[in-house]
Amino acid sequence: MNTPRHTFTRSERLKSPTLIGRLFKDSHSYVAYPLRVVWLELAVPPATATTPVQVVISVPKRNFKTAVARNRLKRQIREAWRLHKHLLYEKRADKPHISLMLMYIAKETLPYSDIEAGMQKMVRKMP
RNA sequence: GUCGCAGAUCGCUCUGUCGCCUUUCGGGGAGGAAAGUCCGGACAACACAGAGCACCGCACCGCCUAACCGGCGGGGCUCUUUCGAAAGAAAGGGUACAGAAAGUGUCACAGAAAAUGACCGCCGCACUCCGUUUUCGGGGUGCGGUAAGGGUGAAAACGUGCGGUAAGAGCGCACGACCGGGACGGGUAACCGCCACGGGGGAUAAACCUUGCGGGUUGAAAUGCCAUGUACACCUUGCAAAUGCGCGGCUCGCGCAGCUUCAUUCCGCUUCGGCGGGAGGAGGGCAAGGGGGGUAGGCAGCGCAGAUCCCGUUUCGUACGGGACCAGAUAAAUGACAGAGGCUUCGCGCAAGCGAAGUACAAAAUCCGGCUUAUAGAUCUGCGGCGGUU
RNA sequence: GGCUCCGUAGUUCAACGGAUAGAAUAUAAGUUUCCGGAACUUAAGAUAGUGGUUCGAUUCCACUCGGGGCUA
Repeated sequence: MNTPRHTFTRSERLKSPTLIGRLFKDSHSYVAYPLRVVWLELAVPPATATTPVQVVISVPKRNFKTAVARNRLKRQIREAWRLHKHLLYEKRADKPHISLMLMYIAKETLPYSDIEAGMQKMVRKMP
Protein backbone atom coordinates (compact mmCIF):
# COMPACT_ATOMS: atom_id res chain seq x y z
CA MET A 1 0.00 0.00 0.00
CA ASN A 2 1.50 3.29 -1.10
CA THR A 3 0.49 6.39 0.87
CA PRO A 4 -1.31 8.88 -1.41
CA ARG A 5 0.24 12.32 -1.95
CA HIS A 6 -2.12 14.97 -0.64
CA THR A 7 -1.68 17.62 -3.29
CA PHE A 8 -3.98 20.30 -4.62
CA THR A 9 -2.64 21.79 -7.84
CA ARG A 10 -4.14 24.21 -10.32
CA SER A 11 -5.48 21.48 -12.64
CA GLU A 12 -7.58 20.06 -9.79
CA ARG A 13 -9.54 23.30 -9.51
CA LEU A 14 -12.65 24.12 -11.49
CA LYS A 15 -12.17 27.51 -13.12
CA SER A 16 -14.33 27.68 -16.22
CA PRO A 17 -17.24 30.12 -15.81
CA THR A 18 -19.34 28.17 -18.29
CA LEU A 19 -18.93 24.92 -16.36
CA ILE A 20 -19.78 26.68 -13.12
CA GLY A 21 -22.85 28.09 -14.82
CA ARG A 22 -23.89 24.57 -15.81
CA LEU A 23 -23.35 23.47 -12.23
CA PHE A 24 -26.07 25.84 -11.10
CA LYS A 25 -28.44 25.04 -13.98
CA ASP A 26 -28.75 21.23 -13.96
CA SER A 27 -27.00 19.35 -11.19
CA HIS A 28 -27.43 17.21 -8.11
CA SER A 29 -26.95 18.61 -4.63
CA TYR A 30 -27.14 17.63 -1.00
CA VAL A 31 -26.04 19.00 2.37
CA ALA A 32 -23.22 17.67 4.51
CA TYR A 33 -23.27 20.32 7.25
CA PRO A 34 -21.53 22.76 7.29
CA LEU A 35 -21.11 22.18 3.56
CA ARG A 36 -23.56 22.22 0.67
CA VAL A 37 -22.38 19.95 -2.15
CA VAL A 38 -23.27 20.58 -5.81
CA TRP A 39 -22.02 18.10 -8.38
CA LEU A 40 -22.43 17.18 -12.03
CA GLU A 41 -21.27 14.18 -14.09
CA LEU A 42 -19.40 15.00 -17.28
CA ALA A 43 -19.13 12.38 -20.02
CA VAL A 44 -16.18 14.22 -21.60
CA PRO A 45 -13.79 15.58 -18.99
CA PRO A 46 -12.35 19.10 -19.59
CA ALA A 47 -8.99 19.32 -21.27
CA THR A 48 -7.37 20.82 -18.18
CA ALA A 49 -8.47 17.95 -15.95
CA THR A 50 -5.90 15.40 -14.78
CA THR A 51 -7.91 13.94 -11.90
CA PRO A 52 -11.36 12.30 -11.59
CA VAL A 53 -12.78 15.42 -9.90
CA GLN A 54 -12.47 19.18 -10.39
CA VAL A 55 -13.61 21.18 -7.39
CA VAL A 56 -14.54 24.78 -6.61
CA ILE A 57 -14.83 26.14 -3.08
CA SER A 58 -17.14 29.00 -2.21
CA VAL A 59 -17.95 31.01 0.92
CA PRO A 60 -20.80 33.50 0.48
CA LYS A 61 -20.19 37.17 1.15
CA ARG A 62 -23.68 37.42 2.59
CA ASN A 63 -22.64 35.60 5.77
CA PHE A 64 -19.02 36.76 6.10
CA LYS A 65 -18.44 40.41 5.35
CA THR A 66 -14.66 40.62 5.51
CA ALA A 67 -12.34 39.02 3.01
CA VAL A 68 -10.12 37.77 5.81
CA ALA A 69 -12.85 35.57 7.29
CA ARG A 70 -13.82 34.20 3.86
CA ASN A 71 -10.23 33.42 2.93
CA ARG A 72 -9.59 31.54 6.15
CA LEU A 73 -12.70 29.38 5.73
CA LYS A 74 -11.84 28.62 2.12
CA ARG A 75 -8.34 27.59 3.11
CA GLN A 76 -9.62 25.32 5.83
CA ILE A 77 -12.07 23.67 3.43
CA ARG A 78 -9.27 23.31 0.91
CA GLU A 79 -7.07 21.55 3.45
CA ALA A 80 -9.89 19.19 4.40
CA TRP A 81 -10.49 18.38 0.71
CA ARG A 82 -6.78 17.88 0.13
CA LEU A 83 -6.53 15.33 2.94
CA HIS A 84 -9.75 13.43 2.14
CA LYS A 85 -10.15 13.53 -1.62
CA HIS A 86 -8.44 10.14 -2.11
CA LEU A 87 -11.44 8.52 -0.38
CA LEU A 88 -13.74 9.94 -3.05
CA TYR A 89 -11.32 8.91 -5.81
CA GLU A 90 -11.38 5.29 -4.62
CA LYS A 91 -15.15 5.30 -4.35
CA ARG A 92 -15.63 6.62 -7.90
CA ALA A 93 -12.76 4.77 -9.52
CA ASP A 94 -14.78 3.48 -12.52
CA LYS A 95 -17.37 6.27 -12.86
CA PRO A 96 -17.33 9.40 -15.06
CA HIS A 97 -15.54 12.63 -14.28
CA ILE A 98 -17.49 15.04 -12.08
CA SER A 99 -17.46 18.77 -11.39
CA LEU A 100 -17.91 19.55 -7.72
CA MET A 101 -18.73 22.67 -5.76
CA LEU A 102 -18.39 22.96 -2.01
CA MET A 103 -20.26 25.89 -0.44
CA TYR A 104 -19.94 26.87 3.19
CA ILE A 105 -23.47 27.47 4.46
CA ALA A 106 -23.00 27.89 8.23
CA LYS A 107 -23.69 31.39 9.50
CA GLU A 108 -20.61 31.58 11.78
CA THR A 109 -17.04 30.32 11.72
CA LEU A 110 -16.78 26.72 12.95
CA PRO A 111 -13.55 25.00 14.12
CA TYR A 112 -11.55 22.94 11.64
CA SER A 113 -12.67 19.66 13.22
CA ASP A 114 -16.31 20.38 12.21
CA ILE A 115 -15.29 21.10 8.62
CA GLU A 116 -13.29 17.85 8.55
CA ALA A 117 -16.33 15.90 9.81
CA GLY A 118 -18.49 17.54 7.13
CA MET A 119 -15.97 16.51 4.48
CA GLN A 120 -16.10 12.86 5.60
CA LYS A 121 -19.90 12.97 5.56
CA MET A 122 -19.77 14.42 2.03
CA VAL A 123 -17.75 11.43 0.81
CA ARG A 124 -20.16 8.97 2.48
CA LYS A 125 -23.24 10.55 0.88
CA MET A 126 -21.76 10.78 -2.63
CA PRO A 127 -23.19 7.95 -4.81
C1' G B 1 8.01 57.44 38.58
C1' U B 2 2.99 58.27 37.04
C1' C B 3 -1.13 60.72 34.34
C1' G B 4 -2.77 63.77 30.14
C1' C B 5 -1.97 66.09 25.25
C1' A B 6 0.74 66.38 20.53
C1' G B 7 4.09 64.16 17.01
C1' A B 8 6.96 59.98 15.06
C1' U B 9 8.00 54.65 14.63
C1' C B 10 6.82 49.38 15.08
C1' G B 11 2.72 46.36 14.74
C1' C B 12 4.20 39.02 17.49
C1' U B 13 8.47 35.11 17.08
C1' C B 14 10.33 30.04 16.45
C1' U B 15 10.00 24.59 15.41
C1' G B 16 7.72 20.19 13.16
C1' U B 17 4.25 17.62 9.54
C1' C B 18 1.44 18.23 5.12
C1' G B 19 0.59 21.76 1.10
C1' C B 20 -0.04 26.35 -2.62
C1' C B 21 1.77 30.34 -6.27
C1' U B 22 6.00 32.09 -8.86
C1' U B 23 11.08 31.67 -10.70
C1' U B 24 16.62 33.34 -14.61
C1' C B 25 15.87 26.94 -10.35
C1' G B 26 19.89 30.47 -6.58
C1' G B 27 15.58 32.10 -4.62
C1' G B 28 11.02 35.01 -3.56
C1' G B 29 5.87 35.13 -1.61
C1' A B 30 0.26 40.65 1.71
C1' G B 31 -0.38 45.96 4.50
C1' G B 32 0.22 50.40 7.45
C1' A B 33 -3.69 50.95 6.15
C1' A B 34 -3.26 46.20 0.81
C1' A B 35 -9.61 49.08 2.77
C1' G B 36 -12.98 53.34 1.31
C1' U B 37 -12.50 54.89 -4.01
C1' C B 38 -12.38 61.00 -1.97
C1' C B 39 -8.50 63.87 -5.06
C1' G B 40 -4.03 64.15 -8.33
C1' G B 41 -0.82 61.87 -11.98
C1' A B 42 1.93 58.07 -15.03
C1' C B 43 0.35 54.95 -19.04
C1' A B 44 -3.16 53.63 -23.17
C1' A B 45 -7.01 54.23 -26.98
C1' C B 46 -9.96 57.63 -29.56
C1' A B 47 -10.76 62.85 -30.76
C1' C B 48 -8.66 67.70 -31.90
C1' A B 49 -8.68 74.85 -36.76
C1' G B 50 -9.69 79.29 -33.44
C1' A B 51 -13.05 81.74 -30.21
C1' G B 52 -17.53 82.08 -27.36
C1' C B 53 -21.74 79.93 -24.57
C1' A B 54 -23.30 75.95 -21.44
C1' C B 55 -21.67 72.29 -17.67
C1' C B 56 -18.32 70.69 -13.67
C1' G B 57 -14.55 71.90 -10.13
C1' C B 58 -11.46 75.29 -7.27
C1' A B 59 -10.99 80.23 -4.47
C1' C B 60 -6.04 84.66 1.73
C1' C B 61 -0.41 84.56 0.44
C1' G B 62 4.36 82.13 -0.45
C1' C B 63 7.14 77.70 -1.06
C1' C B 64 7.47 72.21 -2.05
C1' U B 65 5.83 69.01 -6.18
C1' A B 66 5.31 65.42 -12.23
C1' A B 67 0.59 67.08 -10.37
C1' C B 68 -3.23 68.01 -6.76
C1' C B 69 -9.16 69.85 -3.35
C1' G B 70 -2.19 67.39 -0.78
C1' G B 71 2.03 69.03 2.64
C1' C B 72 4.99 72.95 5.16
C1' G B 73 5.39 78.00 6.62
C1' G B 74 3.11 82.85 6.98
C1' G B 75 -1.26 86.47 7.28
C1' G B 76 -6.44 87.71 8.60
C1' C B 77 -10.81 86.17 11.45
C1' U B 78 -12.55 83.41 15.54
C1' C B 79 -12.81 80.22 20.18
C1' U B 80 -10.61 78.40 24.85
C1' U B 81 -7.12 78.80 28.94
C1' U B 82 -3.62 81.68 31.93
C1' C B 83 -1.83 86.59 33.59
C1' G B 84 -3.84 91.58 34.23
C1' A B 85 -8.05 96.73 37.46
C1' A B 86 -8.45 97.64 32.27
C1' A B 87 -6.11 98.17 27.70
C1' G B 88 -3.80 94.16 26.27
C1' A B 89 -0.11 90.03 26.28
C1' A B 90 1.21 84.74 25.99
C1' A B 91 0.02 79.62 24.85
C1' G B 92 -3.13 76.23 22.38
C1' G B 93 -7.25 74.93 18.99
C1' G B 94 -10.57 75.91 14.66
C1' U B 95 -11.03 78.23 9.92
C1' A B 96 -14.81 76.16 2.21
C1' C B 97 -10.98 82.70 4.14
C1' A B 98 -12.73 86.05 -3.63
C1' G B 99 -17.07 89.61 -4.22
C1' A B 100 -23.09 91.86 -0.27
C1' A B 101 -20.71 99.53 -3.08
C1' A B 102 -23.60 94.93 -10.20
C1' G B 103 -28.50 92.80 -9.82
C1' U B 104 -32.49 89.29 -7.87
C1' G B 105 -34.33 86.52 -3.71
C1' U B 106 -34.94 85.26 1.66
C1' C B 107 -35.00 86.93 6.85
C1' A B 108 -40.27 82.32 10.49
C1' C B 109 -42.22 83.71 15.66
C1' A B 110 -41.99 88.11 18.46
C1' G B 111 -41.91 93.25 17.55
C1' A B 112 -44.33 99.87 15.86
C1' A B 113 -40.78 98.62 12.29
C1' A B 114 -36.57 93.25 9.31
C1' A B 115 -34.72 97.62 4.92
C1' U B 116 -39.02 103.21 0.87
C1' G B 117 -38.93 101.83 9.59
C1' A B 118 -43.71 106.63 12.62
C1' C B 119 -47.38 102.08 16.91
C1' C B 120 -46.58 104.62 21.57
C1' G B 121 -43.87 108.85 22.86
C1' C B 122 -41.79 114.08 21.99
C1' C B 123 -42.66 118.92 19.28
C1' G B 124 -45.35 122.63 16.15
C1' C B 125 -49.86 124.54 13.75
C1' A B 126 -55.38 124.68 13.06
C1' C B 127 -60.24 123.62 15.19
C1' U B 128 -62.78 122.38 19.61
C1' C B 129 -64.15 121.05 24.96
C1' C B 130 -63.15 121.64 30.33
C1' G B 131 -60.76 124.16 34.51
C1' U B 132 -59.09 129.13 35.32
C1' U B 133 -61.23 133.69 33.70
C1' U B 134 -54.84 137.86 32.77
C1' U B 135 -51.30 134.79 31.36
C1' C B 136 -51.80 129.56 31.80
C1' G B 137 -52.93 124.13 32.53
C1' G B 138 -55.37 119.54 30.83
C1' G B 139 -58.20 116.53 27.12
C1' G B 140 -60.03 115.32 21.97
C1' U B 141 -59.79 115.57 16.38
C1' G B 142 -57.02 116.74 12.01
C1' C B 143 -52.43 118.17 9.33
C1' G B 144 -47.24 118.10 9.78
C1' G B 145 -42.08 117.58 12.05
C1' U B 146 -38.91 114.10 14.68
C1' A B 147 -35.03 108.06 14.81
C1' A B 148 -33.29 110.99 21.56
C1' G B 149 -36.65 106.84 24.84
C1' G B 150 -39.82 102.06 24.47
C1' G B 151 -41.47 95.43 26.27
C1' U B 152 -39.43 92.21 21.15
C1' G B 153 -35.67 89.75 18.50
C1' A B 154 -30.14 86.08 16.18
C1' A B 155 -29.94 90.94 14.13
C1' A B 156 -32.97 97.58 15.19
C1' A B 157 -30.40 101.80 11.05
C1' C B 158 -22.28 104.10 13.98
C1' G B 159 -20.67 104.86 19.88
C1' U B 160 -19.55 108.75 23.85
C1' G B 161 -19.53 113.94 24.91
C1' C B 162 -20.49 119.02 23.57
C1' G B 163 -23.03 122.32 20.47
C1' G B 164 -27.55 122.95 18.09
C1' U B 165 -33.17 122.78 17.81
C1' A B 166 -40.05 123.89 18.47
C1' A B 167 -38.67 118.81 19.46
C1' G B 168 -34.84 116.16 17.35
C1' A B 169 -31.28 113.95 14.14
C1' G B 170 -23.66 112.85 11.66
C1' C B 171 -27.27 118.41 11.37
C1' G B 172 -22.17 120.41 13.07
C1' C B 173 -17.61 119.62 16.05
C1' A B 174 -13.92 116.49 19.16
C1' C B 175 -12.33 111.56 20.17
C1' G B 176 -13.14 106.47 18.79
C1' A B 177 -15.00 102.18 15.62
C1' C B 178 -16.12 100.72 10.47
C1' C B 179 -15.87 101.24 4.93
C1' G B 180 -13.46 103.32 0.31
C1' G B 181 -9.65 104.64 -2.85
C1' G B 182 -4.62 107.19 -1.88
C1' A B 183 0.61 108.83 0.12
C1' C B 184 4.67 107.04 3.26
C1' G B 185 7.35 102.94 6.06
C1' G B 186 8.00 97.33 6.74
C1' G B 187 7.22 92.62 4.12
C1' U B 188 8.53 88.43 -2.13
C1' A B 189 3.23 88.50 -1.02
C1' A B 190 -1.25 87.96 1.82
C1' C B 191 -1.04 91.76 5.22
C1' C B 192 0.64 95.17 9.16
C1' G B 193 1.79 100.23 10.99
C1' C B 194 0.98 105.35 10.30
C1' C B 195 -0.98 109.99 7.85
C1' A B 196 -4.47 113.01 5.61
C1' C B 197 -9.04 112.97 2.52
C1' G B 198 -13.92 111.16 1.52
C1' G B 199 -18.33 108.24 3.22
C1' G B 200 -22.96 106.57 6.02
C1' G B 201 -24.62 101.48 2.89
C1' G B 202 -28.18 95.17 8.30
C1' A B 203 -27.29 89.80 7.51
C1' U B 204 -27.09 85.81 4.07
C1' A B 205 -23.12 83.76 -1.88
C1' A B 206 -22.17 75.54 2.13
C1' A B 207 -29.45 81.10 -1.85
C1' C B 208 -29.41 82.44 -7.24
C1' C B 209 -25.43 85.01 -9.02
C1' U B 210 -20.71 87.95 -10.46
C1' U B 211 -15.34 87.78 -11.01
C1' G B 212 -10.76 85.03 -11.62
C1' C B 213 -8.36 80.28 -12.61
C1' G B 214 -8.59 75.14 -14.37
C1' G B 215 -10.96 70.98 -17.11
C1' G B 216 -11.03 67.05 -24.72
C1' U B 217 -13.48 62.00 -23.72
C1' U B 218 -12.96 57.12 -21.90
C1' G B 219 -10.46 53.97 -18.52
C1' A B 220 -6.12 48.08 -17.53
C1' A B 221 -12.68 44.38 -17.82
C1' A B 222 -8.20 50.47 -21.41
C1' U B 223 -5.25 48.61 -25.29
C1' G B 224 -2.11 45.26 -28.49
C1' C B 225 -1.37 40.12 -29.98
C1' C B 226 -1.91 34.50 -30.48
C1' A B 227 -5.54 30.94 -31.43
C1' U B 228 -7.73 24.54 -30.31
C1' G B 229 -11.78 21.81 -33.01
C1' U B 230 -15.59 16.07 -36.17
C1' A B 231 -17.58 24.39 -35.37
C1' C B 232 -18.23 28.55 -39.24
C1' A B 233 -18.05 32.79 -43.73
C1' C B 234 -15.28 32.85 -48.32
C1' C B 235 -11.91 30.91 -52.58
C1' U B 236 -9.69 26.80 -55.79
C1' U B 237 -9.61 21.69 -57.48
C1' G B 238 -11.87 16.83 -57.60
C1' C B 239 -16.13 13.51 -56.90
C1' A B 240 -22.36 9.27 -60.57
C1' A B 241 -26.96 12.79 -57.47
C1' A B 242 -26.88 17.54 -54.96
C1' U B 243 -31.58 21.15 -59.28
C1' G B 244 -36.05 24.02 -60.09
C1' C B 245 -40.40 26.66 -58.27
C1' G B 246 -43.20 29.10 -54.47
C1' C B 247 -44.00 31.49 -49.58
C1' G B 248 -42.57 34.25 -45.19
C1' G B 249 -40.82 37.72 -40.36
C1' C B 250 -36.15 37.67 -47.00
C1' U B 251 -27.54 37.53 -45.23
C1' C B 252 -32.20 33.09 -42.77
C1' G B 253 -36.02 29.54 -42.69
C1' C B 254 -40.15 26.60 -44.54
C1' G B 255 -43.04 23.92 -48.29
C1' C B 256 -43.70 21.32 -53.14
C1' A B 257 -41.60 18.84 -57.34
C1' G B 258 -37.24 16.51 -59.34
C1' C B 259 -32.49 13.84 -58.13
C1' U B 260 -29.35 10.35 -55.01
C1' U B 261 -29.54 6.80 -51.30
C1' C B 262 -31.66 3.08 -47.72
C1' A B 263 -29.78 -3.33 -42.35
C1' U B 264 -37.53 0.23 -43.26
C1' U B 265 -42.40 -1.33 -45.13
C1' C B 266 -46.43 -2.77 -48.82
C1' C B 267 -47.92 -4.80 -53.77
C1' G B 268 -46.80 -7.55 -58.32
C1' C B 269 -43.48 -10.90 -61.13
C1' U B 270 -39.71 -14.56 -60.24
C1' U B 271 -35.25 -19.18 -62.52
C1' C B 272 -35.78 -17.49 -55.20
C1' G B 273 -30.23 -14.71 -56.98
C1' G B 274 -33.27 -10.57 -57.63
C1' C B 275 -36.29 -6.93 -60.75
C1' G B 276 -40.27 -3.13 -61.22
C1' G B 277 -43.73 0.21 -58.78
C1' G B 278 -45.80 2.77 -54.39
C1' A B 279 -45.21 4.62 -49.22
C1' G B 280 -41.79 6.38 -45.57
C1' G B 281 -36.97 8.11 -43.73
C1' A B 282 -32.27 10.52 -44.74
C1' G B 283 -29.41 13.78 -47.90
C1' G B 284 -29.57 20.80 -49.61
C1' G B 285 -23.04 18.41 -50.47
C1' C B 286 -18.40 15.74 -49.41
C1' A B 287 -12.89 15.42 -49.64
C1' A B 288 -8.19 17.97 -50.12
C1' G B 289 -5.76 22.62 -50.10
C1' G B 290 -5.96 27.87 -49.16
C1' G B 291 -8.04 31.33 -45.81
C1' G B 292 -10.49 35.16 -42.49
C1' G B 293 -13.26 36.65 -38.37
C1' G B 294 -12.95 35.11 -33.76
C1' U B 295 -15.92 31.67 -29.28
C1' A B 296 -13.52 28.47 -25.23
C1' G B 297 -8.84 29.75 -23.76
C1' G B 298 -4.00 32.03 -23.60
C1' C B 299 0.14 35.94 -23.94
C1' A B 300 1.70 40.99 -23.41
C1' G B 301 0.13 45.38 -20.64
C1' C B 302 2.14 43.41 -15.12
C1' G B 303 7.73 45.02 -11.89
C1' C B 304 15.33 43.88 -10.54
C1' A B 305 11.10 48.79 -11.54
C1' G B 306 11.47 53.33 -10.02
C1' A B 307 8.60 61.41 -10.42
C1' U B 308 10.98 55.43 -4.56
C1' C B 309 14.07 55.57 0.15
C1' C B 310 18.95 55.94 2.90
C1' C B 311 24.28 57.28 3.26
C1' G B 312 28.69 59.90 1.43
C1' U B 313 31.05 63.64 -1.72
C1' U B 314 29.59 68.11 -4.17
C1' U B 315 30.13 73.88 -7.80
C1' C B 316 24.28 73.26 -2.76
C1' G B 317 20.58 74.42 -9.05
C1' U B 318 22.14 69.60 -9.12
C1' A B 319 25.45 65.81 -10.37
C1' C B 320 28.29 61.45 -9.13
C1' G B 321 29.27 56.97 -6.20
C1' G B 322 27.54 53.16 -2.85
C1' G B 323 23.52 50.64 -0.55
C1' A B 324 18.26 49.23 0.55
C1' C B 325 13.48 47.67 -1.09
C1' C B 326 12.61 43.06 -4.80
C1' A B 327 4.63 39.09 -4.34
C1' G B 328 2.37 38.74 -9.27
C1' A B 329 -2.56 35.41 -8.39
C1' U B 330 -7.01 35.60 -12.16
C1' A B 331 -14.04 31.45 -9.42
C1' A B 332 -8.20 34.58 -6.73
C1' A B 333 -1.65 31.60 -4.57
C1' U B 334 0.94 33.94 -0.24
C1' G B 335 -1.55 28.61 3.94
C1' A B 336 -3.70 24.46 7.45
C1' C B 337 -2.80 21.69 11.80
C1' A B 338 0.14 20.74 16.25
C1' G B 339 3.69 22.40 19.84
C1' A B 340 6.89 26.02 22.26
C1' G B 341 7.98 31.04 23.45
C1' G B 342 7.22 36.51 23.86
C1' C B 343 3.86 40.62 25.34
C1' U B 344 -0.61 42.56 28.13
C1' U B 345 -4.41 41.99 31.96
C1' C B 346 -6.44 39.37 36.16
C1' G B 347 -6.06 35.85 40.46
C1' C B 348 -2.79 33.33 44.21
C1' G B 349 2.07 34.17 46.54
C1' C B 350 6.87 37.97 50.92
C1' A B 351 9.51 36.46 46.58
C1' A B 352 11.05 33.16 42.82
C1' G B 353 7.03 31.59 40.36
C1' C B 354 2.15 29.14 39.17
C1' G B 355 -2.74 29.34 36.81
C1' A B 356 -6.48 31.62 33.58
C1' A B 357 -7.86 34.90 29.66
C1' G B 358 -6.44 37.94 25.58
C1' U B 359 -2.87 38.84 21.37
C1' A B 360 -6.03 44.06 17.17
C1' C B 361 -7.78 46.23 12.41
C1' A B 362 -7.60 44.18 7.87
C1' A B 363 -5.73 40.95 2.97
C1' A B 364 -2.70 42.82 -3.11
C1' A B 365 -5.58 42.59 -8.46
C1' U B 366 -1.57 48.08 -13.72
C1' C B 367 1.59 51.34 -10.89
C1' C B 368 2.77 55.78 -8.11
C1' G B 369 1.81 60.72 -4.80
C1' G B 370 -1.77 62.18 -1.15
C1' C B 371 -6.53 62.30 1.77
C1' U B 372 -10.14 59.71 4.84
C1' U B 373 -11.61 55.72 7.89
C1' A B 374 -10.48 50.97 11.19
C1' U B 375 -6.77 49.28 14.71
C1' A B 376 -4.94 44.88 20.63
C1' G B 377 -0.43 46.32 22.19
C1' A B 378 4.72 48.33 22.34
C1' U B 379 8.78 52.10 21.83
C1' C B 380 10.85 57.12 21.33
C1' U B 381 10.66 62.64 21.50
C1' G B 382 8.48 67.32 23.22
C1' C B 383 5.15 70.07 26.56
C1' G B 384 2.14 70.39 31.03
C1' G B 385 0.16 68.53 36.01
C1' C B 386 1.14 65.50 40.48
C1' G B 387 4.53 62.72 43.77
C1' G B 388 9.56 61.29 45.31
C1' U B 389 15.16 61.78 45.57
C1' U B 390 19.58 64.93 45.24
C1' G C 1 -13.17 48.00 -12.06
C1' G C 2 -15.90 52.45 -13.37
C1' C C 3 -20.36 55.61 -13.18
C1' U C 4 -24.76 57.06 -10.59
C1' C C 5 -28.96 57.48 -7.13
C1' C C 6 -31.14 56.91 -2.33
C1' G C 7 -31.54 56.67 3.29
C1' U C 8 -37.89 60.14 7.62
C1' A C 9 -42.62 56.08 12.89
C1' G C 10 -42.79 48.52 12.45
C1' U C 11 -44.41 49.48 6.84
C1' U C 12 -45.82 52.94 2.59
C1' C C 13 -45.28 58.00 1.66
C1' A C 14 -45.45 63.87 2.95
C1' A C 15 -43.06 68.34 4.80
C1' C C 16 -40.63 77.09 0.05
C1' G C 17 -34.31 76.70 5.56
C1' G C 18 -38.93 78.47 10.35
C1' A C 19 -42.59 76.85 16.00
C1' U C 20 -43.88 70.61 19.43
C1' A C 21 -41.66 66.82 11.90
C1' G C 22 -47.61 65.29 9.15
C1' A C 23 -50.91 61.30 7.08
C1' A C 24 -52.42 56.24 6.05
C1' U C 25 -51.70 51.48 7.84
C1' A C 26 -49.75 48.35 11.69
C1' U C 27 -49.23 48.18 17.49
C1' A C 28 -51.28 49.08 22.58
C1' A C 29 -55.33 50.74 25.87
C1' G C 30 -60.41 52.14 26.30
C1' U C 31 -65.85 52.69 24.50
C1' U C 32 -69.48 49.65 22.04
C1' U C 33 -71.00 43.88 21.82
C1' C C 34 -73.17 37.90 25.05
C1' C C 35 -68.12 37.21 22.27
C1' G C 36 -65.32 38.60 17.97
C1' G C 37 -65.00 41.85 13.66
C1' A C 38 -66.14 46.74 12.01
C1' A C 39 -66.71 51.68 13.97
C1' C C 40 -65.29 55.59 17.54
C1' U C 41 -61.72 57.84 21.29
C1' U C 42 -56.80 58.04 23.11
C1' A C 43 -51.61 56.80 23.49
C1' A C 44 -46.70 55.38 22.09
C1' G C 45 -43.48 55.36 18.02
C1' A C 46 -38.92 58.35 13.32
C1' U C 47 -35.19 62.43 10.23
C1' A C 48 -28.65 56.49 9.25
C1' G C 49 -24.10 58.69 12.13
C1' U C 50 -20.45 62.73 13.07
C1' G C 51 -18.99 67.62 12.17
C1' G C 52 -19.72 72.37 9.76
C1' U C 53 -22.55 76.91 7.37
C1' U C 54 -26.81 79.69 9.39
C1' C C 55 -30.26 83.35 14.38
C1' G C 56 -32.37 78.54 13.16
C1' A C 57 -30.94 72.26 9.30
C1' U C 58 -35.15 66.52 7.51
C1' U C 59 -33.76 70.32 3.84
C1' C C 60 -27.41 73.33 2.32
C1' C C 61 -22.01 71.37 2.60
C1' A C 62 -18.06 67.66 3.97
C1' C C 63 -16.73 62.87 5.75
C1' U C 64 -18.30 58.00 7.51
C1' C C 65 -21.98 53.86 7.50
C1' G C 66 -25.75 51.11 4.90
C1' G C 67 -28.68 49.94 0.48
C1' G C 68 -30.15 50.07 -4.79
C1' G C 69 -29.44 50.83 -10.18
C1' C C 70 -26.44 51.18 -14.87
C1' U C 71 -22.11 49.58 -17.69
C1' A C 72 -18.84 45.32 -19.64
